[in-house]
Amino acid sequence: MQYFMAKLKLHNLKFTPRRIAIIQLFLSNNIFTPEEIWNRLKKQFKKCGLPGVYRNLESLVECGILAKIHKIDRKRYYGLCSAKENIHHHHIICLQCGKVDDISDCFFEKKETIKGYKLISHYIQLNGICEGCLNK
Amino acid sequence: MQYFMAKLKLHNLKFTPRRIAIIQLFLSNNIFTPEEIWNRLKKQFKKCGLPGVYRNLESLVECGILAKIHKIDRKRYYGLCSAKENIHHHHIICLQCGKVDDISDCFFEKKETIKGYKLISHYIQLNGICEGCLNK
DNA sequence: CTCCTAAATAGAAATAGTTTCTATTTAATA
DNA sequence: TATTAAATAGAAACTATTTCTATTTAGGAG
Ligand SMILES: [Mn+2]
Ligand SMILES: [Mn+2]
Ligand SMILES: [Zn+2]
Ligand SMILES: [Zn+2]
Repeated sequence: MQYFMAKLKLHNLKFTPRRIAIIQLFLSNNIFTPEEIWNRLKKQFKKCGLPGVYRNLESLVECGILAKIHKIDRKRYYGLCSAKENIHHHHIICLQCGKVDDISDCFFEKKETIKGYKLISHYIQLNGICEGCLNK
Repeated sequence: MQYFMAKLKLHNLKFTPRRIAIIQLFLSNNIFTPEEIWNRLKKQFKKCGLPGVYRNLESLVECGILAKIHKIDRKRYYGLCSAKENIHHHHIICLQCGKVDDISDCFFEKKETIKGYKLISHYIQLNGICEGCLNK
């Protein structure tokens, strides 16, 4: 928790009860939608607004604690990002349990141009079944 | 156009005026949102519904004529997919003019496992500036 | 510890993008 | 030409997300 507190401080973000609770939910290494987070928070806090959850999730992404995860449905997903500081990396998601892991080898990181295009950015996401789920 | 007609036929989809017009818009090699397509179609057809545009764009993806493109905003984007049949590939988009090109080398295509995960699927999208825009 | 202020919050309302529904029309085949 | 599945418009519904306003709170300064 000290680790997260430091990251928040670095970005002038306060260490609030809501944020502590949200981070704790993500410590399971699962991915969640804003609404899923909200449903869980409502059990802990008698007052709890959905817009606040949205804002918090974005704040936590900004300071590198969470990562956005993409799925085919129209919802947003977030997962814990355990990579050190500003290291370029991508994520692999377990389609069964929602576990997230960092993938740090990236073929495109050093590439400057491809097919005549000057490369500006790229998005990669891998989906699979994690070791834990495979051994069940 | 014969080419597209054949692709549609293969999927039991009709070669309608709406679809012809939509394909023609994409022949510029640009990416468009459903609403952008709708705005252009409204100039050609006095009656033209947005739900129909949504349905058509999805149909055209299903039969391999269009590809879904992802951006950070909440909108859907589509672009012409010029790859032959079911060849595994990804896309690179010009951030300036919206041009789309196919990228066929894929590091992950043959990979079976990564970090203990059994790989099921992956999503890659490259963003850059195309040759045309660079030379302006 | 007390005061101060920027940051965080809830709740209501608004918005934007997308989907569903129903009745009508049309493309493609026989 | 007749038939029929597919396509369509338009209205309404829906869902995820954002904006707005007033109130509260975390964390630093004194
Ligand atoms: Mn990460
Ligand atoms: Mn393509
Ligand atoms: Zn990368
Ligand atoms: Zn690939």
